Amino acid sequence: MTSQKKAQKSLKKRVSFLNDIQSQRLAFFVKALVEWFVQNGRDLPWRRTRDPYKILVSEIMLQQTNVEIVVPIYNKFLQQFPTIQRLAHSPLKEIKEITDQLGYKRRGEYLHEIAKQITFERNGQFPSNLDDLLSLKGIGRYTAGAILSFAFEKEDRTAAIVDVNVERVLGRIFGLWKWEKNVIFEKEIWKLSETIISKGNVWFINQGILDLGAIVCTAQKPKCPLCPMTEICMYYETEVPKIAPLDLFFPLENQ
DNA sequence: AACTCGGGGTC
DNA sequence: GACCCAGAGTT
Repeated sequence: MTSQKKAQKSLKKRVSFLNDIQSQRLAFFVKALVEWFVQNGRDLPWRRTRDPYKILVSEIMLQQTNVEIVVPIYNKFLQQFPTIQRLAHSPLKEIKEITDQLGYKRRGEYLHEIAKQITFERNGQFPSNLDDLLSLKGIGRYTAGAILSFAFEKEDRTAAIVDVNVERVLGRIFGLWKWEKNVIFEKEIWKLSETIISKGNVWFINQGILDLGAIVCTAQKPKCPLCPMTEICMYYETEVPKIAPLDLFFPLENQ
């Protein structure tokens, strides 16, 4: 067995052990997160709607793009294309004129294509399950989960999301930050995200993690003194930036 | 698993 | 200049 494989197996074993003993930490996290979000969450335009079309537009635009940059373009876009039918009937050139400003210029085409498919092939019925959403180009696992949890929560279409914020926030707090960013790490973060949303209000939890990652638990110079999670956070406890062996956090099993 | 897409911000 | 950003598609 290669040393890398060995390390991965060891990681997986310890992570499952970690999951077993973290229920209290998890309960605290959910409660503190929602309380923090209600007080400190940003007032963003796409948080004042549950219209799946508008959520779709926001999530496509937000891919790899800063919130502050998206806001004015999102507003302009919806002013010009207020409904998915209007978008479907508009020329691609007009759409790209707005969306190309954000970079990743395929996104205008994706939005147009999705609008046409939903309008003409699905009779205007917006897809509300994971597989149908994933079948649309430009929508991956994160965006599908975001649309479900932000637009269809009332229909009980809950879904986990994992983006770079979720990876960083959950990874740090629950002690998965940071080993190699490998497949197992990704899988464990998805599992954690699934577990967490099962503990409460999905809309608030998912929005809350995104804001905590953007405002407090930032990639560089996290503002730990402002964080509601310090008493359960592995990253804060150790005060070791970024890399620390897991053995520092947890005793091994049966030892 | 690695590569590509991208403009705009921060430090 | 280097790094980062509500990722996804292609090879």
